[in-house]
This record gives sequence, C-alpha cells and structure tokens, in this order.
Amino acid sequence: MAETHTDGRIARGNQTRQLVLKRAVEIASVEGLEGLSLGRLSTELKLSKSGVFALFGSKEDLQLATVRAAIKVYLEHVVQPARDLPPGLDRLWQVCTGWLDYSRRRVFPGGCFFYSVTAEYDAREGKVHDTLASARANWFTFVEQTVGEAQQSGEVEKEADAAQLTFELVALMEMANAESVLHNEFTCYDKASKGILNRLRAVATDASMLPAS
Amino acid sequence: MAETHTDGRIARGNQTRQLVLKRAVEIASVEGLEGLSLGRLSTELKLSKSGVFALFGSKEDLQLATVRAAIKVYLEHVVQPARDLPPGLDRLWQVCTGWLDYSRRRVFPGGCFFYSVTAEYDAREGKVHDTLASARANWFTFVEQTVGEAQQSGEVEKEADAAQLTFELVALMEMANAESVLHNEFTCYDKASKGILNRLRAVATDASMLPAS
DNA sequence: GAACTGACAGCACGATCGTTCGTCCATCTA
DNA sequence: TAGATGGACGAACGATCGTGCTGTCAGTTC
Repeated sequence: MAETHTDGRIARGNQTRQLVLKRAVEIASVEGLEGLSLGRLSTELKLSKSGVFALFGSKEDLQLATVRAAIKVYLEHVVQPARDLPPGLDRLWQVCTGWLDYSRRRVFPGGCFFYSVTAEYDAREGKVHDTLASARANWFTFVEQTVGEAQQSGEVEKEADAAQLTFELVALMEMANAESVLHNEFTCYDKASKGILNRLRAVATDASMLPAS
Repeated sequence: MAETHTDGRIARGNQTRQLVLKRAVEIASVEGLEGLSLGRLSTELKLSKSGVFALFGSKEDLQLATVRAAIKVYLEHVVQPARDLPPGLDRLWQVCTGWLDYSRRRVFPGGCFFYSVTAEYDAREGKVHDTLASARANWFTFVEQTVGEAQQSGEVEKEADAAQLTFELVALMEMANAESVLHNEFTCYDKASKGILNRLRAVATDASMLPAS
C-alpha cells in the first residue's frame, strides 16, 4: 500500500482526470449533470472520447466523480473558512456569509453547484440522487452542529430550535442564489443577509456580537 | 374571428395537444425540460413522433408550451384559491398554505414544476429561460401585492418591508419543497409553515387572526 | 532488454435525438 | 360534389449519445 515511488503514468492519469473534472463541474453547474457528455468534454479539452470514457468507466461514474469534485470545492470555499473560526456565533455567521459569498462570487459559473444539480436529481432514483441527498444531509448537519456549538458557548439561546433555525437560514441562502442566477441580479444577497441577521438576532444572547444593520 | 362553427379537425388537434402537454408537464417536473423527448412522448402516448412534432413545430416550442401548461395548473391550484378570499392577512396566509399544499400533494409528480425547471434553466439563455424568469417575477409580484393588500387593510403593519417579507416567505416555501422531494419526507412542510407563521406574526397588527402554532 | 501495465487514440456499434418529407384521411368550404 | 385544409403517420436524414474493441506508446518491473 505504501507508495515508494510515484507511478508517472498514474500521476498523468490523475492529472487529466482533474482537468476533465474541472471542466465537468463548470458545465454541470450551468447545464446540469445530464448536460455533461463525453463527446463535448473530449472535444473542448482536445482529448479522445474513448480516453475520457476510460478515465471514469461510465457516464454515471463521471457524474459521481463530478459531484465529489464539487464537494471538495465546496468544503474548501464554504466549510473550511468557518472551521478556521472558533465555535460560536461568529462561526455561525461566517457559515452564512461565507455561503453567500461563495454563491455571489460564482465559484461555479452557474451559481451554487448543488442547488442546480440537486434540483435536477431530487425526484429521480439512483446513485447520483443518493450521493447528492447525503451530501445535502451532511451540509445540514454541519450547519445545525454550528448552531449547537453556538448554543453550548452560550452565545445562542439554549431554548432555540436548532433544526428550525438551520432550515430557515439555509432557505434564505438558497433563495438568494436562485434569484441572483435567474435574474442576474445581486440585491437578493442583501435581502438574504438581512433576513439571516434578523433570525440570528432573535436567538442571540448578545445581539451586539453581530454586525450592525 | 368569431367562430361560428367549431372545426372538428382543429378541436381534435387541440385535444391531442392537451394530451401531450399533460404528460409533458409530468415528465418535466421530474426529469426537466431537457428530459422531454419527442420520441419518448410519442411512444408513451402511442402517437407518431412526427405527429407530435408537427403539433408544436419544434422542441423549443414544445418546451414553451409545456411551461405555459404548467402555469395554468399553477394558477388554478395556487393563485385562484387565494383570489377567492378577500384581500388581507387571510389571503396572504392562504397563499402560503396553498402553495405548501400544492407542493405536498404533488400536483406535479416531481414537486413544484417551477422549482425543478427554473433551476434547470436559471443560468442559460434563450426563450425558455426568459419565460421562466418572467413567470417567477409574476409570482413574486403576486405575493408582494398580497402583502401590500394586507397592509392597506391594516392587518399587516404599514412599516413592514413587503419585498423583504415576500423574499423570506417564498424562501421558506421552496425550501420545504426541495427537502421534501429530495428526501421523500414531509416534516419540512411543518418547519416551513412554522417559519412563515413566525414571520407573519411579527408583522401582523392582530396576531390572533392567525392560527395558533 | 523483455514482459507488463496504464494512459490515451482511432474506429465502429446500436440507440436515440430533433427534424424533414411525402402520403393518407377526416373534415370544412365553395 | 370538388377542392382546400389540417391532423396524424411511416420512413428516412444527419448528428450525437454512451459504450465497446484494438492498437500505440510511455513508464514500471523483472
């Protein structure tokens, strides 16, 4: 199992795999995972269709790999910045603003990758649906955990309903993403953060910890 | 322009058109407007592919007709029940609960048609995107108007920010739809209506007009 | 240096896509 | 009754889809 010397061939394979996934993730955030096609990917990247195919084994595996690649980006841009802060209200606020930034800055050209792609597969069956469903469940768990930490730290009231709060916060974030991408407009992010602030102020033990306005 | 006698041929055409659209709307709510295919539709309905094609003129026109058909259903199931009530807080509450019911009862098998399909086309260009964008704008306008009426009737505080409230209410509704369809679970509708009630109570001049809890 | 392995290319497959065309038939108009 | 009209059909088109199979070439292991 221990890799003494790196295999140049496998390294090269991983490199092109990454290249393909980078483009795949961009396409999927705009056109969906069904919009991915081996032919299109290979043409754009000047690779052979069969080569790209062999890299993943099947179309479904390409889709699953694309989702995993998007998860990595998501963790890096949304989750990690929050983890860099100590547990508490600050971290919770960072989760929300971090997400809004991630959407607003179009880390994926079609807005939040998971908003697009989960809506595409929500009513279907199969591995892709299941992967997306559990990814979303993990995200919810993370947010709810962050709320729980803030309660334990005493910065959020212990009586607050963490699951309910999580539901409402995520609802506001996703709404901002949806409106912004659809209408190519950005004031909705202000609406979202205003709504989020109101919700947080309602449950914070010391509202002055939160930004004014 | 006045149609003295109905043309049996055209009537028959409209009938099959309606038949096709009924199925098209179901498919699209689950698999998206791209998931529609003339071959599939014609096979399932035991019609010829060219016949279905001729009925609409092009794939894009079929998609647009499908959207229009879904709008009709939406108006019937969501907007009209609210219009049956006099303007005011009751009507606003009916808009919210009516929408949640429409989603929960799966009027479209894939949950809210527009949630699925708008997410599919939000980052694209073309007539389909534009039609969906203006349909959504109309829906927002309707909700915001309903809020405005409730303010004029004095049942909602005049100081309340109607646009902001609309944004938050719709966010909660759509979140319930997304979670329910993805996880095949229905407690999220309770979370949504709880959140909506909280928001409405905050701006109602007489909170006792709203249902308890 | 021989044998092997993995990344890729080239080519062909069956299926399905949207679209076009020519035809048949029921219905309306003159 | 003759002619025009419009729905529906069957066959075929070029394009693209996902997926195989075969071969080439570079890097690894003996």
